[in-house]
Amino acid sequence: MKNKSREEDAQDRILDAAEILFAQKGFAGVAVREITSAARVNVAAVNYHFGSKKALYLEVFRQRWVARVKRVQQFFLARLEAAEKDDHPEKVFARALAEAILAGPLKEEERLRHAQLIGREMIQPTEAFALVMEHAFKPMIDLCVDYFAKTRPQDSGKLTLTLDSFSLFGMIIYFNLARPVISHVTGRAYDKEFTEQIVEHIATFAANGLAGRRAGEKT
Amino acid sequence: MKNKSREEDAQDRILDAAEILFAQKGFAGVAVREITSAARVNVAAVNYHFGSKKALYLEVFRQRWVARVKRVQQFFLARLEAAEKDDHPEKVFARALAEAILAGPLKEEERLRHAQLIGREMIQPTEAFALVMEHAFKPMIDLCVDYFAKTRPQDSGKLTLTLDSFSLFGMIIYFNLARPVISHVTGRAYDKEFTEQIVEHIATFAANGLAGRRAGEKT
DNA sequence: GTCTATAGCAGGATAGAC
DNA sequence: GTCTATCCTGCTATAGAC
Repeated sequence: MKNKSREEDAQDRILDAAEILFAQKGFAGVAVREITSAARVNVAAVNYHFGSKKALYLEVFRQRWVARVKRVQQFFLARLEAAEKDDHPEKVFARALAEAILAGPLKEEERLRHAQLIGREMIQPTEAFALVMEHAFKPMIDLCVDYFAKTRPQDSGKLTLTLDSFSLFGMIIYFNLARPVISHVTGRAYDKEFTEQIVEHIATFAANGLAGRRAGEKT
Repeated sequence: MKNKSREEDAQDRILDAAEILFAQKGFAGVAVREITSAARVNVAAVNYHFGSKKALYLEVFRQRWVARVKRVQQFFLARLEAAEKDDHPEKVFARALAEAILAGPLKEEERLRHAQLIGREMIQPTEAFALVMEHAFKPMIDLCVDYFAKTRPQDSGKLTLTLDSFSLFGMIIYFNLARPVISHVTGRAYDKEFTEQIVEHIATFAANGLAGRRAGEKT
């Protein structure tokens, strides 16, 4: 058992170091030697445990990224359950989602790494993109579409519901990813207070944006 | 004059090739040899004309990216002038901005490169980020804030106006950058028809989202 | 100004000792 | 399983011929 557990430790340390470095610098910007020295393992360890640098990159998504996005989704569902009483249902939904992503269960550095990794895949999809689509984007968009379909008196059409969902996600992801821009312009750091203001802002904006659909506008 | 113009041609070809490759693969993912062979110049030409690979990257932003974003901004302003009559002013504004960015003066590949370059800088800011802030983001956000301030009956507070502006930008930039995700989920390519639907969707969603502010909600 | 040739170093991957 | 030593290919940058 000692050998086994030591092996897992080494693998875990490599995955941790790799995730941080890939997020910060991108796949091409990181040397295997950087990863192994940050993980305090030998240069050969990456190839021994994972086969290649590329396979390690995919493993980061499989073993780290997907696990994390599931924690965020569970946080979101719990918030949705807990809150669904008085407010407009679409506002509750938007607030829960914004809160889960911007102020949810992830630690600050975790959130940053998570966003950077997925941002890179959005700009330049690799094999990891399919993983992310399947386990993160697609189920969340489906859930969002189903929810909005139920909150509306009349039928809206699948495309409208999907575009509505993307509008909400787009706002949230942008506020998460464009932190340097937003901090620079507003002069405010993403501390607890500012994050709460942003969450509430998104909830209100999205609720009104979505409510417009119910008034019967097309597209 | 012959020497001079041949030199400029070489520099232009290098800048063109560099922009395409940096956009596709990122700074670290591109070799100078790739750029020089795509530009049909000698390997030494990059260092001769620009000093270093890094300096070439910055020059791509200075000479190509900034020029392009100014074309987009002018297109936007022209649309805003031309349309400002009957509709709600905030809807006109949102539609003009979405149209300029998603369906504006840029050719399709240009738009993609433009978005990829800036996306990379958002995730991992380099020295080019300051350039982009100064010449693109900051002036557009300021313009947006000033416009919204004028369209509202009561004062809204600078922070609210800024967050409103970012919400609109966030939606548009997300719809521009997340094309792979959106195409995958909707099953639709970004052709003319779909792009027009998205523009109209953003205009409606944002107009309603912004209108909510005028009803007097805080944050 | 343009090119070839090469310096000088860093990259990923692997063979083989332990 | 782990490590060292090393292969070989790639890189950026530059010196020097033309």
